[in-house]
Amino acid sequence: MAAEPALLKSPSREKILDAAEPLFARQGFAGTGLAEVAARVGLSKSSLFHHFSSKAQLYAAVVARILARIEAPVLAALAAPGAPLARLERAIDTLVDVLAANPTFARLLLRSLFEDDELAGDLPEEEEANAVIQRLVAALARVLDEGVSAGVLRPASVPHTVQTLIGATVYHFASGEFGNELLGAPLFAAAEVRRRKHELKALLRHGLTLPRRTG
Amino acid sequence: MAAEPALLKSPSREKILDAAEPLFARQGFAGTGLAEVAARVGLSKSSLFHHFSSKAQLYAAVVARILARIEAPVLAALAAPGAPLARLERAIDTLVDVLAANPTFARLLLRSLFEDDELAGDLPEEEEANAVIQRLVAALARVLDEGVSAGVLRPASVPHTVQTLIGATVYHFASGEFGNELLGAPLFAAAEVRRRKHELKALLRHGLTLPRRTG
DNA sequence: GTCTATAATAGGATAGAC
DNA sequence: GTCTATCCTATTATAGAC
Repeated sequence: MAAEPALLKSPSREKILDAAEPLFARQGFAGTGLAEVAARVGLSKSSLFHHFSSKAQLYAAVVARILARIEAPVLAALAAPGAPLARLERAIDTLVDVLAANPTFARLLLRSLFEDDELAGDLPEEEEANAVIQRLVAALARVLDEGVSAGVLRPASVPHTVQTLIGATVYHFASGEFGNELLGAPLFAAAEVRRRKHELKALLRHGLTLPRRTG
Repeated sequence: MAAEPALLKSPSREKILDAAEPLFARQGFAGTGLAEVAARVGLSKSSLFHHFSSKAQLYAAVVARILARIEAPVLAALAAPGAPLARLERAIDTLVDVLAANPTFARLLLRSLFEDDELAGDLPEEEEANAVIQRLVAALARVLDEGVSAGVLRPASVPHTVQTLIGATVYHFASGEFGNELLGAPLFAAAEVRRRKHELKALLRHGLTLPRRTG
């Protein structure tokens, strides 16, 4: 079912992206030198320019590839049959699974929000990334709206709810050493990932207060 | 009531911090050059080294100053008399107010979580910043624990709840252009700040689902 | 498609005059 | 406490051989 990707792929291109991804995630755009990337791939610095016209384009390609890997499963979870709340919770499970399985993703996504100053914004990879984000937000907003219409969700502000969900998922897995120390266990440990999903869904269902007794 | 600060203050020092803060917030540690900082203060690059022994120390001092400005009001809100939920909500209001009044704060705090790789971690400013964070987290955890003990809060994981609260506040105000476009209004506009507080407290109280009817 | 060599610049940091 | 001048390194990117 996977169609042809919009942006060209080649084996060396992918290897460069693989090498650059963790570096950009840890050190950011400005903090990562192309020499370090080249050394990891086992190429010379100059060879990188044969595959990417600039450092900015390489960075944008890394971000675009991450978003492409997030879009499909999350959109599928949101589009699956079921009640709005169930679809929302499945989408959260899915997103958490993807972020937990790829420790570079959350950090790079969060960084890319901050570092859009340093990028021109007119590269095709950037435009594709923005399109993915728009589709994800739109699909999420649709499910939230549907839940409100169906009378199962509070009429909360959809944009603010989206922000809270991003913070609760992306920020969490991007929080690095701080998060590890806070939890007293690695953020990406299986048990903590399970707990994150559980806590997040419980918060969405019940809030932080104890359920009111009906009797 | 304000005691002597632990780290020396001088007029020029503060001016340099004022100039560096928005630059580090927008462009990060690696992305900000000392020449740019110096130009903003109206000093030469070399003069900066008379006040800070390195770029890393300047950065750490900026972060430490921000945390010092957050600690007092938030701790006061958490320590004020009242029920745990009320104190928690007042602390959230206070934190949101501080972040909203200082647009550089959220971004720099989030960045500082990512960029602790680039910092040695042994500067006095870094240790002071870590101590502030520890005190804030501990005070927040105490209120949450108290609420659970009193039977008014669900027995949710305290560390995960702390993470969610940070994401919902700090990430939100750090989200920049993405957040602006999502909300359809500036993140820092008074109306959106008010709404953020309201949405966040409603989520904590009720979750995302509609309140169950008691009749 | 990869390499060496090089350009051209900007980076943080130091020395020493005033 | 601020300056000019300088050092050394790293940076992105290009030119051109193979």
